[in-house]
Amino acid sequence: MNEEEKKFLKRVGFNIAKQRKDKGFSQLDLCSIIKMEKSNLSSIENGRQNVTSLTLLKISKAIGVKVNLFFE
Amino acid sequence: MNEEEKKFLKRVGFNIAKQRKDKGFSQLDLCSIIKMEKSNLSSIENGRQNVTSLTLLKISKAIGVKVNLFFE
DNA sequence: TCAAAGGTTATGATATATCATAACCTTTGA
DNA sequence: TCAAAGGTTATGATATATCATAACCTTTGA
Repeated sequence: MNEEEKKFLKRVGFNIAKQRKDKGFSQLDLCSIIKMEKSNLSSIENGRQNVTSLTLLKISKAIGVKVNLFFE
Repeated sequence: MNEEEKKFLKRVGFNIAKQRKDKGFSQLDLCSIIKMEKSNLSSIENGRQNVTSLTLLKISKAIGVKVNLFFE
């Protein structure tokens, strides 16, 4: 994974965390709604993991934002 | 995978194919640029595969569009 | 027409996302 | 302060994205 890709995943993770907090959800809240491991969500929000489309869909539905916002 | 998720992947795949064609790339062109198997790209464009963020980044860079467009 | 380019489907291998669990660190509110 | 809530990191298991290859189907332009 090159630097640009690392940056990209960090940005996506940051955006997910921002939207989640703005909507008033803790990681634990969100994980229990979408049945995801909290270790996993942490990795995604910190840009350590290459999150898949379906996981983005689940998160976006749970917190009520468009998937688009994760790629701003 | 539920129906909504299937629909979502089909939409993402359709959008990728549309942007690719609009920009004048064949599947083979795009695959050779990003070093992806054509079987793979076909699966993604047909919504049979849960494409990852990094693959979306690679595609978007190669054809010169924003990742956002794949989630419209 | 039909050959070439483009795309699909199948199969087995490999890499990695996610699960499951646990220990630990950090933040926050009383 | 400090206990509880929230978040991070590590490890091994499982599911699946992607690779590699091949055969085949579809579209298109001469």
